[in-house]
Amino acid sequence: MGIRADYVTRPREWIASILAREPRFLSAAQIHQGLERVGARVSLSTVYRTLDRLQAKGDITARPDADGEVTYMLCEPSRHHHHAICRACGRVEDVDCAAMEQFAESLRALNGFELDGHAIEFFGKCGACR
Amino acid sequence: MGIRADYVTRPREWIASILAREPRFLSAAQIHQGLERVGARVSLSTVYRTLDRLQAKGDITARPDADGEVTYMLCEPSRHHHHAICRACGRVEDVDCAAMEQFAESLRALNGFELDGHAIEFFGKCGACR
DNA sequence: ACCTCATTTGCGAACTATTCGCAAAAATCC
DNA sequence: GGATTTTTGCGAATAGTTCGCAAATGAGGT
Repeated sequence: MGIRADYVTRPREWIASILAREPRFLSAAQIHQGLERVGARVSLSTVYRTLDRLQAKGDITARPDADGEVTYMLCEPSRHHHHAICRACGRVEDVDCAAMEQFAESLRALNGFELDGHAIEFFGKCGACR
Repeated sequence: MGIRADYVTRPREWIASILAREPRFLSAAQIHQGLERVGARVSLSTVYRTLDRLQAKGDITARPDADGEVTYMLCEPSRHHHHAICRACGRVEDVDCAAMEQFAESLRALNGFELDGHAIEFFGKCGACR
């Protein structure tokens, strides 16, 4: 049955390079615009399909923004960490904080709640934007 | 100019009662279905408008779910707290943890990052679902 | 380089969630 | 109850995302 190959194509390389070049959560539309700006014409459908694929592979993290529009960013899922997001420029900095992990662990017994995951996001202004 | 009154109407009461009865994040569509199930016929438009209004008043919290669909829950914004969300039933329990606040505060100097807010969500199984 | 075949792409249509405009209905106040 | 303002319902419009299918492209063998 379905032998599933994994072709290397221009659109996929282009999309990956857009994602690789900025530490920000980008919407499909923003990525599409970024591609146009570089002269790479790729359909929006392909952008969406490629993002789905990258997410399935675990190469990117998806996150609906405040308005519900889904945004994506390159992000190693293996190393567990959290994000600090600049309210001004959107730059995302990784926060790899052992103490925080430890703290989250200590909440397992919380309210009879069997904790199996958590998400933490910090907001503020990054060094450059202050 | 626009004297802005604030009428008390059936639809608004019904919608509020739907929200009041369950400690879960509900989408506009789910609220609309809940209304139908109770025999209250209210248009989806009104559900959206009422939710916008409640959010503006600060009575409810909005949160896009994993798929980007926006969900709403009654939630006092005054008392700062976080949420523990059951993966099985969606029940939300408030986590009012002073120690966590304190911890978040201690991160203000993080990476030259001027911290002005944060969001924390815990996931797991609530007591009833275990 | 060429052929074959599976995979991927682009396009436009379809879908879903949400918003908007406007006339009819309901709430408030006197 | 009547006048006035707000709210509602409806259907159309919009925005983000998904889907179907024919044409284009990548991979591998010759």
